[in-house]
Amino acid sequence: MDSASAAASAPAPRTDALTLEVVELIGTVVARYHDEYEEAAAQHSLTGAQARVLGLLTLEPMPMRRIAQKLKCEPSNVTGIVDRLEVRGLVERRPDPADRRVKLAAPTAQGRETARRLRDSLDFAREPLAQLSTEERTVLRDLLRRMLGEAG
Amino acid sequence: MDSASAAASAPAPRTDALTLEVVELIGTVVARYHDEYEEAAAQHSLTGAQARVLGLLTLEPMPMRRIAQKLKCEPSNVTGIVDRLEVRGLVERRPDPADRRVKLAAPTAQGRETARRLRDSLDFAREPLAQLSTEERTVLRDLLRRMLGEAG
DNA sequence: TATTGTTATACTCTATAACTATA
DNA sequence: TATAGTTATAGAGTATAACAATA
Repeated sequence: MDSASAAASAPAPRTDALTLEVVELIGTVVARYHDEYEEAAAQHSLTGAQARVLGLLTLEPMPMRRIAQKLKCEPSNVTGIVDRLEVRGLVERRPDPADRRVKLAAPTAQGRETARRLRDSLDFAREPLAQLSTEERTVLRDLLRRMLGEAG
Repeated sequence: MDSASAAASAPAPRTDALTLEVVELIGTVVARYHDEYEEAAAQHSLTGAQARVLGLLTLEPMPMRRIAQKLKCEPSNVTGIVDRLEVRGLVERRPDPADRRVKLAAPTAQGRETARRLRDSLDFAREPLAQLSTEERTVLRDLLRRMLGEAG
């Protein structure tokens, strides 16, 4: 069934009670996850955006432009976020040997340590998931994978 | 086992690969949900916060103070958000007959219509969940319920 | 010419503190 | 006196446009 005929004739999936409830539950998960993330960041005197950039750079140093792509924001915003992380000694800008226009942002030792403690303080993994058995977590993983289309 | 001894001796649940993957998948869901919500809001020239308040008031008119509690922000912020919704004719402030200090924020007819179109443009319910059968959605619902501790 | 990062500007969201009008 | 809402202020994130250095 193509999307046009589905929209025209069939009842949309979102209108059934089961789908609506799942969407609402996902909304609750999203809200809780977001709140916990902001709270964990605040405990280290970081904003959510600063924590996200620091976590990103801990995986791999990258050009300012690429950070903006990851954050889905304009490159001009990244300048300020990295500025504030740099002032606090958590991140540094390095020249890119291959292209002198590019600046590579990389975490300092202190930045990596802060990122590590930040990850540890995210209780989201423990609290709600601890209530599920290994088998149930496997089922949940597979359902989420399929929901997200395997690609992630 | 109390939390102190758990932290000191037992391996934390978050360290196993399965839990980490589920957490990462949830993170992906959260990011996608958030992006879609912001995009849908922007299509109606609303910010995320404005869209959330409008959606909230569509369920039930409420005092400014209560909006702040729902948004988990300071009451002073709500003044500005409702101001901007009111200028655009989407929301209005009404006196509370029972307490003259209170102002009840309520959506206008146009506000309700905008909120309705906003809900319809949220594809999150259709796209990812459409890939799951009714049975699978039921399993997902039950797992999310248990994860969130039944209370929601 | 095109691209990278930055600056300048303006708007929104946010918290804090002080103010007003009610209770 | 306590509470509801507002105002004033300052910091942070955001997009847009214009700029310098480099490709």
